[in-house]
Amino acid sequence: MDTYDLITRNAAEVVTEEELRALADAPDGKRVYVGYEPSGVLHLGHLLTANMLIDLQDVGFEVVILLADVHAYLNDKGTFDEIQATAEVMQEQFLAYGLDPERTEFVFGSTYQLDEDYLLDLHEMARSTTLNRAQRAMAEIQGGETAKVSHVVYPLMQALDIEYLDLDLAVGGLDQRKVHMLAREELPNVGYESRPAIHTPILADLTTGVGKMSSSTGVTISMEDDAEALEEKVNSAYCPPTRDPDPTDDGEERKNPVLELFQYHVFPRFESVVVERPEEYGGDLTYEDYESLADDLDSGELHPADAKGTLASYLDELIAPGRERLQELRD
RNA sequence: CCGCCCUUAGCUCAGACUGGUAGAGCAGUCGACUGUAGAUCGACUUGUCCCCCGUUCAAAUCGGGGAGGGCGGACCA
Repeated sequence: MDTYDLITRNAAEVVTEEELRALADAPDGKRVYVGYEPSGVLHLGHLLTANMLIDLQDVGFEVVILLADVHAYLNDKGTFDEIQATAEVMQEQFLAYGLDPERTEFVFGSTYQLDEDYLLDLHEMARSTTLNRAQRAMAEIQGGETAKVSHVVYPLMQALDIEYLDLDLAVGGLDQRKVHMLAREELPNVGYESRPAIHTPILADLTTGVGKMSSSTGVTISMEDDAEALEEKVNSAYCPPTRDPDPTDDGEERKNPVLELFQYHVFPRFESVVVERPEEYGGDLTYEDYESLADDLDSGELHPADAKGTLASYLDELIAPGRERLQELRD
């Protein structure tokens, strides 16, 4: 697989392809980042972008992880001390998950976001950005909450971070799309260059296949789930024996979340996937890539129940190191 | 600073006028059926009714005070 195909294999969107191809042609030393609001326990959403970072790291990019303590503070996630303590725990989990400790730079936002030059740039950007625009950029992140002034400052800071961290590329979930678009438009207005971005998809809700998997509602798989919890959660997942589930009666689009997890979480991290199956159902199956597994589920060759059991055990293997690290930190 | 509206189950809300200690939808849980889940049946669970004080035999409901949230007014006129 060539560099470009590898780093975009799980992308929902690349902005823009031309700009990213240029980076892919000479990736050594290029800097890419994802910013995360500190969270005590990583969930699959975090790991999805982490997978992309691992790929980028493998092809030569320098990976920067922004532990966005100031952003979390603006988003009312606790006291500054609490947020920073949480950020430390988060960093440990990323390392346990598989990011190279030698080549991953963790940066606390507060180490530069409170500097005078940053703040003056922020204010300059505030002058050139309309309230409407900033609010729309924040809508996905903010959820149903009433907009506060902090909420419109937040995306402006994300835009500036891309400059101040000296990045060549931004990665984020599709929920970050409007923020990145705002950054691309506003950075030039304050004298900086805009950068390309890659967005991961937002995976579907596990139990319904509709909408997005959310940590606030529904079932979320996280770093602290043990094998038993994973089995339970995966087993309760919506999984019709098809790649393209029918829409709901209300016409909402539906995905097969079990397949999504194979595609975005399992295959990127394993060379091959072995489905252990009793002789009665045809014996073991081995897959080298996602497509063949999805085809088999679609054709009926692979039964959803077998797919689920397999998925749970691979997820367990992915999560185990982080889970153990979390446990150590809590002792 | 002034005015109006809102606060009841995890969520969206009804109930308040005409006091009798609470309901619906959705969600959730459990069975049945499927070698998974869903769908479909069948059963079930859920509450400091925002807080305090008062009136009353009795307050989610009436009166007073307070908290949180939302919206509007102000100048131009």
